[in-house]
Amino acid sequence: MKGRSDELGLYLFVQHVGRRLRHIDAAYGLSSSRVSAMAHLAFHGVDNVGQLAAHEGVSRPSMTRLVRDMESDGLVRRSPDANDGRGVLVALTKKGRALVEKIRTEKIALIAAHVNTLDPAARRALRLTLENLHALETAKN
Amino acid sequence: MKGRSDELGLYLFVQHVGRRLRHIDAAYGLSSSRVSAMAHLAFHGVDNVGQLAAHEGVSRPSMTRLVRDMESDGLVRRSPDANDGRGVLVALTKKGRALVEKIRTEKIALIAAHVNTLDPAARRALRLTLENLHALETAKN
DNA sequence: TATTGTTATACTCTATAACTATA
DNA sequence: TATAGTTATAGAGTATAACAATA
Repeated sequence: MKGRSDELGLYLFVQHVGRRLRHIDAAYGLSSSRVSAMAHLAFHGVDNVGQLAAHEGVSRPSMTRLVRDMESDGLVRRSPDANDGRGVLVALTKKGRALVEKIRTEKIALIAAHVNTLDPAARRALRLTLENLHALETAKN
Repeated sequence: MKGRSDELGLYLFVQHVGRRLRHIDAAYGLSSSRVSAMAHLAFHGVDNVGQLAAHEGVSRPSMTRLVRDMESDGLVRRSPDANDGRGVLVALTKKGRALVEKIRTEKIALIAAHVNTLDPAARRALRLTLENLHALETAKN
């Protein structure tokens, strides 16, 4: 490998795996936006429309519509915010939570199919790499 | 770290970095579809509309339109296929190639910003990991 | 007939601007 | 006034169906 190959290899790997992960969203008939918003709710719990929009990097009107459509499909529930009469709180329904967890499980299984075929030395190397990358991420944010 | 943490860590890393790479496409005012199609042309050279559509996972009419719009913006060039009167060959223009290479460079720089802060042991581990993952990919396809 | 590319049309996701209700 | 959410409207990207030209 030449000098810049670490970055190039990681770039190609992220591109390739990222594409396959998005195919899983599509296979469940869900847009990436829906899956992303639902994953956010699964991790952070209840959130209001504006904050959801900010976290997901879309406009508030777009999130209003996304939430409305997901509510129609029984994936999330809207409720008034007791602390702010203007606010609307969004939470996953049981159905929504089950779906997002199923998709996440499938994505992790896809990655596990890669990882599990690595030999022990490579797995140790991967663990060390991820610990370092994770440390960098958390230090930065 | 617990038993399944390797896969989970890799999943979260791919999600996070993938999102940041897509932000770079957006910063250049290009859709992911355009960047992906242009990257394909940069790597594989000239290709016809149908094969481009197949490789990018979109319908042929969608690729017809994508190519037409990119041609309007001077990013690609359409030309008749001498070997098949029905075919249309698509190639990057000089402008298109420069742009796709600039974006790729910026993406790799983003990843390099991570990799370059790893200590030597972690970099060796990353290199080993990527070599193994790459070997798995090429063996599979 | 089968295939390549295109046109016609419609649906989804997104955005900006204008509006309503509450702080 | 400022903010949270919505509605109105428009643009980009995608798909399927129907069509033209060539194999």
